[in-house]
Amino acid sequence: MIQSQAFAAPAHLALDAGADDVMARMGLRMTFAKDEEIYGQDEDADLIYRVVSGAVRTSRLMSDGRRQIGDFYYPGEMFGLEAVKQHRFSAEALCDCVILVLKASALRVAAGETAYDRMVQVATNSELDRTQDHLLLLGRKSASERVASFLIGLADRRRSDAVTLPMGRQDMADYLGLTIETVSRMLTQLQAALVVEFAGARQFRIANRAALARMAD
Amino acid sequence: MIQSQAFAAPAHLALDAGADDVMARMGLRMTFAKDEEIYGQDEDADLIYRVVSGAVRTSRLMSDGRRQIGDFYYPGEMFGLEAVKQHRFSAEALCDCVILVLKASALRVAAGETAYDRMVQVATNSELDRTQDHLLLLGRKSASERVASFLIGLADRRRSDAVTLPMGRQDMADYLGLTIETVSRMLTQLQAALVVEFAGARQFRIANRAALARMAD
DNA sequence: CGACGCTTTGACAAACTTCAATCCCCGTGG
DNA sequence: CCACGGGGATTGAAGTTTGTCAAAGCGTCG
Repeated sequence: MIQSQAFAAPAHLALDAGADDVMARMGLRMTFAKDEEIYGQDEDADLIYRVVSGAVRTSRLMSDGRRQIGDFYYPGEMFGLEAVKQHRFSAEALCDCVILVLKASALRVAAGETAYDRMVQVATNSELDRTQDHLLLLGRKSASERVASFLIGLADRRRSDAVTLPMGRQDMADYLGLTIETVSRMLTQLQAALVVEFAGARQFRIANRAALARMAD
Repeated sequence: MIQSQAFAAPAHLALDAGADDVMARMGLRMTFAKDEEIYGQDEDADLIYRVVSGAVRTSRLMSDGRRQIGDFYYPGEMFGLEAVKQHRFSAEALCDCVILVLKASALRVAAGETAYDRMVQVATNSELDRTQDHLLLLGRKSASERVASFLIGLADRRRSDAVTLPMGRQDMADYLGLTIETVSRMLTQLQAALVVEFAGARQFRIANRAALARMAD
C-alpha cells in the first residue's frame, strides 16, 4: 500500500519555505518502486532528496547480510543531504514512491549560499539528534521498550494516534536491532495489554498513550 | 592515570589551523577531576571544548539509571559543538584532565563566520558518521564483535597498536551496550586467542591486527 | 478460490545478564 | 621495601531475554 495521505512534515525536517519552493520548482520528480535503491552506500553525495509520497528507509549492510536501518523518511521530509562527500547508508523506497531530486549545487545557487548552509546544518543536526536517540534505544532498551518507543515515535512524527505502517516487520526489526519474531511477540504483548490496537498487520491505533510512553521510558 | 602522551588528533576531529590557534590563544584552560561534569544533559550549548590532556566521555542517562555513552574524546579533539541549542548528552572527565573552553560566539567572531560555519559543519558531520557506525555496532553486532570493534577503533584513533585505556570496564560496557562482565569475558577470550595482549587491565597491544579486524567485521 | 508472502505462534537453543565470590592490581602506610 | 587494604576486574553458576527453526495462520492479489 502506498503511503499517500497528506500531512505537514515535522518542522525539524522540513525545508524552509524558500528552499522548499526552489526544490519544488527545480527538482526532478522521480518515482521508485518498492525496494528500489535511491542511492547506494559509498555512492557520491551531490544530490538532495525530498519525499513527495510514499516512504524511504536508509540502511547499512554488513558483509554477512545483517542490516541496520538508520531511519525512515515520510512525505515532506528531506534526506540524503547530511553526507559530506559520500553516503554511509544506502536509501531505498519502502513502497512505491515519488521523490523530488535536486542537485545540491543547484539548490545552493538558487537558495543562496548562506541559506543553503544553514539549511544543511539544521538538517544534519536533526539527523544527529535522532541518531543519538536511536543509539540509546539500541544500546540500553529492552525489546518491549524498543517497540513501544518505535510506535510512539512514529505516531508523534505523523502527528496522529492512528497510523498505517509503511514498512513490514523485517524493516521494523532491522531498525530496532531485533528479529521479526521478537517484534511480533512484543506487538502481541502490547495488544494484550490494551495499549495499542491493530487492524491487520499494518494499521494501528494507540489506545493508551500514557502507558505506551511509560513503556518506552 | 592521566592520558598525557602527545599525538596528532585525527584530521576529522581537529580544528583547522586558524581556528585551532584562535582557540589556544583565547580559550580558557580548565581542569576537571575524574568523573567531574563538564556540561550537563539539556544544558545550553554556547561553549565549545577541546581536550588538551586526559579524556572525556559523553553520556545520556535513562530515568532508572541505565546509561549510554555516546563517544570518547582524546587530546586534540573537539567536542560539544554539534549541539544546535541544547546538549542531548552530558560530558564528563574520564580522568583528571585539562580542557580548553571557548565561547562559540567568540570563535565565530575571531575565526570569521564562514570559517566557523564550515568548521561546525565538518565537526557535526564527523560526529554523525561516528554515531552511525556506533548504531550498526549496537544494533547488529555480537558482544565479541563489539569489543573487537572497540579495540581496533581505539587503536586506529590513537594511531598505535599499543594503547592505554583511559576508561574502566563500566565505561566500555556503557559504550558497547553490554555489562562489565560480558566485556571482561570477551577480553579474556581475545587474549586466549592471542589476538590482543594485556598488561594489567588498562594497557593493551594488538598482537594480530588482521584477526582482530576480521572479528570486528 | 487458491496460492504466495508476510506475520504469528510455539518449542527449543544460544547469547547475554545477574548475582556472588574471588582475584589482582595499585597505592598506601608501616 | 614489604605488608595490607580496597576498588576494580575476572570468573563461575544460574537465570532471563532474545534468537532460531519450524509450523500454522492470515490476507492480499491474481
